[in-house]
Amino acid sequence: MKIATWNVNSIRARQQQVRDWLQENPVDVLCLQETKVVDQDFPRAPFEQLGYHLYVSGQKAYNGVAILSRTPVEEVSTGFSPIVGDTQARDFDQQKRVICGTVGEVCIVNLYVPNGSSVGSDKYDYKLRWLKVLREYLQILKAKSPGAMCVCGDFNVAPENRDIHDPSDKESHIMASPAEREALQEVLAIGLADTFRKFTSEGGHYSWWDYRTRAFRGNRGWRIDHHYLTPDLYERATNCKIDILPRKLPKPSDHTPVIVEF
Amino acid sequence: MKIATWNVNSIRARQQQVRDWLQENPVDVLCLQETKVVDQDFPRAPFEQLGYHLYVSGQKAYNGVAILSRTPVEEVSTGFSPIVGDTQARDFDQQKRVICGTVGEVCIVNLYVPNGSSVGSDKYDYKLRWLKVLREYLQILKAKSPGAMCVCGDFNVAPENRDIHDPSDKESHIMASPAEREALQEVLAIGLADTFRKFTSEGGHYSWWDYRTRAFRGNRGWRIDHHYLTPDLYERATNCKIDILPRKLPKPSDHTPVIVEF
DNA sequence: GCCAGAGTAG
DNA sequence: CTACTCTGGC
Repeated sequence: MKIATWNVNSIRARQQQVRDWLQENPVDVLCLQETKVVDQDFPRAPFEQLGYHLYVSGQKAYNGVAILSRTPVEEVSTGFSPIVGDTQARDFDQQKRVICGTVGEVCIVNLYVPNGSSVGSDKYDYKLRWLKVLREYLQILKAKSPGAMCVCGDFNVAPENRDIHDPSDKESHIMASPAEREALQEVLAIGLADTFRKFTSEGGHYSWWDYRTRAFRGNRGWRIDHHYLTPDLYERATNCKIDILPRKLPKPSDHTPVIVEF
Repeated sequence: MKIATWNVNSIRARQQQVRDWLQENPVDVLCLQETKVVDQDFPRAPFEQLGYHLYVSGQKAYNGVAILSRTPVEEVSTGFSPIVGDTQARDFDQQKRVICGTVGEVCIVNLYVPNGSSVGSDKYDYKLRWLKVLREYLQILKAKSPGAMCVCGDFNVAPENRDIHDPSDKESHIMASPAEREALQEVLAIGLADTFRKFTSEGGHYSWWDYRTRAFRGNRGWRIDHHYLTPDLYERATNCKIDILPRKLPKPSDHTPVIVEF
């Protein structure tokens, strides 16, 4: 089974690129982030024509997640509150950043973690609080679902220094600050492991390059899109690769797909 | 001598198409409307390289007119106020819609008449008042210049029913309402004649097709781009043609060029 | 800086 | 439908 994650930075702007990529890479499941479209306007037909079932949770202009799957997805739910159920979770669900469902015996969670803007900002605080709720959410989901879990998406956190082109002076940089790295580690402590690092130890592998400053040309990137697996699944994983080709196209997303296989 | 008029709907978006067209159609003078660029940012070099002198009067985002000429243009002036000189004219000149100059013994006036939005609107009122000032402007210009006159551009008025694909129910439609047609006729009454109609009497010839509703595909167009000539010049005119080829290109202007020859 | 979307105009 | 500005995210 192949599961890919890709922050497409608008599904309407990237429709053709995502279609082309799926034809070259007929993964079983594709998790999208930053679809930037309300559910009603999501371009479903182009992907249904390629044989995918679609499950979307979007909003106007910002955020938005979607799962595309070759087989129907069971028990689909969107947002934190159907699982966590409190009013805090309901507040967070105003931003469409979470969708999950079960394919076969695997529970797939597709996330778009808040970016956080800059360390110390209100949005940074929101990101840290969001990650706390995420931990709760995943813990409950894990207890509920007996099988394996794949938690993937755009985490907006580079877990280690080897996940950044130039780690110097990045302690106070968003996506690399100690507090968010620790918040991510507390999420993973429920029993999730970084699949990319099962296969690749060295640095220089990234999934996001800033549109500014010709970051892609100089490979000044960040590895912030991840697949986290529960132990059984992690053991069964046979591959985890970043496909940088879509980032080379004209008018690309600033992220590129990451694919796990097990 | 060949004089063309073309509403290009942004010279920056249409630069290559206008260049290509000029190489195929090396007219003596090309009058452009809706250049949509301030004079400082007008792409002069690409047209100078083709051997044209440029005279521009533009603004940010909207309107804007330009004259391109193989030979230098004398006595260039922009707006109503240098000719008409009152405060009302100065108000109208905030929108860049008028440029004129002399080539040989011909006074060429290049106009972008206000669209008027919809009959009865504030913009419609503005259009009617603008046409009144235009009449004054042309009258003074005619008295000043002893020679011939060519008044061309986007008039945003279809003078007769044969200038519209489907004239039914168009009495209350912008560009065909009685008041604007009458206002145009009062302008022409100073002694100007519609050159296209010297050569072609039947309907079905248009210079503008709405981007919406696939109007071009069905030839549901309007003839709103005109060359009006003073009597001598009208007599000497040997041809007046609409070139629909540019409207067939990908990403076209909604207007296509009209060329007069005398 | 380089993208999006929203709004505006035609 | 196509262009523009503006705003805002990253």
